[in-house]
Amino acid sequence: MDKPTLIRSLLSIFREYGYEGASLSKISERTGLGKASLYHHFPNGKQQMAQDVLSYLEQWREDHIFIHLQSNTSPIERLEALTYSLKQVYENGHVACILAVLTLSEAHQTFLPQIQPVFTRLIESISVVLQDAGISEEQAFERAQDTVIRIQGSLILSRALQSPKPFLQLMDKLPKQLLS
Amino acid sequence: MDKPTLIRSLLSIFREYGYEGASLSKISERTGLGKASLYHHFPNGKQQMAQDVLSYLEQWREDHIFIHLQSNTSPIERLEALTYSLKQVYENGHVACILAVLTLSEAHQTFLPQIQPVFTRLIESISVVLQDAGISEEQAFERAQDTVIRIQGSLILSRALQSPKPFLQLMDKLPKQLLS
DNA sequence: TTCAATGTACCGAACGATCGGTACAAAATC
DNA sequence: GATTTTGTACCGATCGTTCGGTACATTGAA
Repeated sequence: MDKPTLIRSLLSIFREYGYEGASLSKISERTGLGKASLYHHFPNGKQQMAQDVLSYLEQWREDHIFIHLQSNTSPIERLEALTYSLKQVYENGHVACILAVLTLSEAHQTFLPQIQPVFTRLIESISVVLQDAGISEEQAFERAQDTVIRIQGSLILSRALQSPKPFLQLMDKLPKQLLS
Repeated sequence: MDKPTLIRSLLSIFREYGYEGASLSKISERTGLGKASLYHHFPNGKQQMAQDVLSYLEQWREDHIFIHLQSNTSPIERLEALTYSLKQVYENGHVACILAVLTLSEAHQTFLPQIQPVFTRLIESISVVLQDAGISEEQAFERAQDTVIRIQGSLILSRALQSPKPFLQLMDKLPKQLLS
């Protein structure tokens, strides 16, 4: 199994079971790799698995989110590209966000240095798009932060209600609502 | 230690460490009760501890949230009572929401029957307030759901950024924004 | 062209520690 | 004296981790 595939498996497992809930036995079972093999790929164990997942997603966002948010297209197009990509990562609202999962885990202090910049950068990047659309800096920041908040919240609610609707409805209305 | 105090301790522990992360040793240490004592109070173990915490909060919401949401005061007063109580439970944004914690835990299926109605009832109850303020049923439901989403999301963000600001800012602007 | 040397991927078995949970008698409370 | 509450000692199971080692493909020297 190649590394990206392995890491995507880990991502899926952590999202489903949480960090503490994802035992090495379960990871071994789900990936098809023995525990010892897992330690070959991740010498620092479970913690490194989660960190490598975060690093992988960092690159993914670069290629699928920020590249569109910072493109030369119109603000509405950039925001629609954002919601399109978000629907992709979060599998139309059927899976949890690994950032939220790790943030609420026992070991969250370990991961905050990697998680914190994700949120601040995303907020900043959305804020720029909104300012490009003529919205004041103050207003733009507030709406951008609110957007990140609503993405996270809708995923929680979708998971709790066992329905992707809250997330999907948000994705649908977000672009237009942000520019109004 | 009386039951309510004990349960509030458990609430605090689960919020801080997550469900899987809150080991019995840690619970024993933090509550000052031995394992035998814990099993005396909660014969079904850890699962019952979480469920009893949820039940306790059910009553708490009845006394501190729904009683105000369903009062005879003006819509704005009812919404401000809501944000006041939310700031209280979530300690001004410094703690996580146990509902989110359990929803993202490995054992979430166990708790969904208790968690699901919390969200639906809260949405429904806020929706009624908004309708009382002259907002259409459709609009009211959407805004009420959005409110629950934003509460959850702001708590995640506050935890990730290690700052209560996102939550507190939301609480401040929520009542007026909902009625505009 | 051979063949030893190296590197990569993987595995079964076991490690000490901790997990959630229990039995039971002492102690505290009523 | 009866009952609730607790401390001590313990259980089997599982935790994350490590050990010793195999299979195999790549490389480098003879």
